[in-house]
Amino acid sequence: MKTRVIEPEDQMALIPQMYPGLYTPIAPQQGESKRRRRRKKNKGGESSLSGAKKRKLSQEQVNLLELNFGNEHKLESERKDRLASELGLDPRQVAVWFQNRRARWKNKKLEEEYSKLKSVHEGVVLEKCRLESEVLKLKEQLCEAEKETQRQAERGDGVSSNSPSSSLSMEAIDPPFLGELGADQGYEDVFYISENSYILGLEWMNLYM
DNA sequence: CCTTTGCACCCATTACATCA
DNA sequence: GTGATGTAATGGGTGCAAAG
Repeated sequence: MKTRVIEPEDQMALIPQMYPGLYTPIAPQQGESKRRRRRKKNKGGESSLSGAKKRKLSQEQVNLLELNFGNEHKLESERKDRLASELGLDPRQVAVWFQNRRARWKNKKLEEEYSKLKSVHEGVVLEKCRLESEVLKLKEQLCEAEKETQRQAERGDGVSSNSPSSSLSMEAIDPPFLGELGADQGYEDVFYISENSYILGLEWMNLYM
């Protein structure tokens, strides 16, 4: 019979395949819920595992199983049989232990991934706030600059009042305005948006304002 | 080509043990 | 005694490869 052997380095790459539900959660549809048949209580009855009511594994058994799991999460039948005889367990028990252990491992990974994503998200939200206040500050600076230009034009001190730039408004500002406004804090890279995508960029920002 | 068969696996769930 | 939690075990479903 065949045994599926999966190299350790392939394991992470195979996770979506190994755990399809993890990446494509299947939500049971209303009404057509594929409920599984309930198992009847087996009070002292026969067990499929040789009838013995042997449950908790000893610490020693668990240690060896953990050791093996650490080396390789999958279990080829040869290794399963060897482990089983080493531990004095049914091979089926070893397989079940590995199955449950993989499930626990997967849950742990999910939790880790969740908290990682959560902290990344928190960082992004923080950065968004910072950028928003930066935008406000720059808008105020722009306003002041416009007022100053206006004042100078009214005094008639050499600046042509017909200059297109004198009618500069908040809406019509040239895209790469940050560099012009003394944004020497190094935000240019963060903020630079090409002319073509400028409007889209603003719309995107408005989504979060 | 198919269909069937056997196996390993995942998943959801149950059953039971242990502990606060 | 009891509810919460952890884990061993079960049953159904699926994919895959070999055999018929």
